[in-house]
Amino acid sequence: MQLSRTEQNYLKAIYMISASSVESPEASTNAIAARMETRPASVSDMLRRLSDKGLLNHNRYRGVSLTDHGMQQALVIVRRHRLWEHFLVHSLGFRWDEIHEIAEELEHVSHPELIARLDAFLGNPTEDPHGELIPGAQLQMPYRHTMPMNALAPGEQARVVCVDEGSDALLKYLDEIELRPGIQFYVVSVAHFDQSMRIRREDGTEWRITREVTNSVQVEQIDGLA
Amino acid sequence: MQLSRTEQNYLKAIYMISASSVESPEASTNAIAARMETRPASVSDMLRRLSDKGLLNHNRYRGVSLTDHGMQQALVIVRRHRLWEHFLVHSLGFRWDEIHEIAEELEHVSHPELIARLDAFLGNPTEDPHGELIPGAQLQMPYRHTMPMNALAPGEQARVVCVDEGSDALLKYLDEIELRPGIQFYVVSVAHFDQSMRIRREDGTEWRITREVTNSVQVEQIDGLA
DNA sequence: CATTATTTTTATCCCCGCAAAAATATGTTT
DNA sequence: AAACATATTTTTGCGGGGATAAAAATAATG
Repeated sequence: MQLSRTEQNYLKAIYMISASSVESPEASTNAIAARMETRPASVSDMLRRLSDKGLLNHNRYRGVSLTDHGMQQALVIVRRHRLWEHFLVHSLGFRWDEIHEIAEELEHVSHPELIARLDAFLGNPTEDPHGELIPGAQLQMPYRHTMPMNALAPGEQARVVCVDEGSDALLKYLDEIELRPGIQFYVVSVAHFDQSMRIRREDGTEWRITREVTNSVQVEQIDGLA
Repeated sequence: MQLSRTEQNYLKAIYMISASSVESPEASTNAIAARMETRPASVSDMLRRLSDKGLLNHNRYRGVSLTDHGMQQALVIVRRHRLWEHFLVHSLGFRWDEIHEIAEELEHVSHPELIARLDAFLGNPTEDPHGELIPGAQLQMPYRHTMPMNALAPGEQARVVCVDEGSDALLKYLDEIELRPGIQFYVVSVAHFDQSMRIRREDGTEWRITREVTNSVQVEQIDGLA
């Protein structure tokens, strides 16, 4: 069964919402509408259709979650999106804040052999330019333990794992302050009044990071020391 | 004014039909319907809309031709299509008979910077894998004098310029007999009853080519000699 | 002029979007 | 617990894009 472009977009949005909240895999109509910049009425209608197709579990008035089949479909799209993002940055030289919109188009080009060859051409990458995992050819998605940067306490050390690709402006800023996946840092202090965070990096530079930024960066804590 | 995917497909089909017949740039409703595998009723409806948008000159019951604006739009799509075909063959290693359908999807991804960078990444190619010219960034399309292979007479020499990408099976066959752009040959004879052509190549090999094939290959004559 | 081929119109359908209204869930107050 | 207020979701009705078959209109041809 071939999915329309719009249906694919819905599945991806639902996947993203489910993946971003650890506790519950349920996505609400309003959350989907907000992410897709459409009206809840349209969402509600589409949820019914996707349920009828066996892609969603739908608790009326509660929310939806992906069925196994829906999850497979969503991961196919995520895989394509992230492979193309890798291509755009590493082959074509785009900055990571320029690629989201383009990849949103490319991800809908559906030819298994194309994606297989693109994957090989890129050297079978495991992460996209934002540090997000790229599902493998069998759509396997390894678990990775991360926490939002804003959950760190003073004195703790951490490494940036991935950053939210939602806002191009934020990505541009992160690039400027060189807060990229792999960067390690030490939390000097956290301001009480606005939760802004002062961090020190290995090269000794210090930055003050606002809450808006720490909300959008996922890190893994480094138990060890320097 | 942003064109829908379907509108883009119509413009490209009309461009292709116009470009393939030297004498008249008019495309008929039936010809468009046949090429796009849709019904004449749908075509007729769309022709009216594209005319309203100033992309076509429409002589009711006679046919359509592209306006300057329509031609620009069509060339943008052709440029994208052929650049992607180049990428699929030279970067991803596809055979030339596998790429048409994929490029039909990729051609609709519309981001000027993407195409500019892809063009540079590929080394600003001037021809696609079938030998067709790729319109430049300013959509310039140089004139090239070619003739169908079936117009050659015995004793004449010619070079293959480009081949019709319409049939994947034909392309596969052309690849097997190594009748690719750039190949030079000599016409040994032409059979009266079916116009099949016997050719000899520089390496001495001889082949009998059916009319169906010579119809789909464009050549340039070599006045000179061997 | 009559026949045939082609094109256009008309009516209808599906996909997917929206606003407005109805239905349901949630939270607060008594 | 019952009643109310608020937030969320769903239903309903509708509109645009694009496809179709059937019918009507027009062009081409003998």
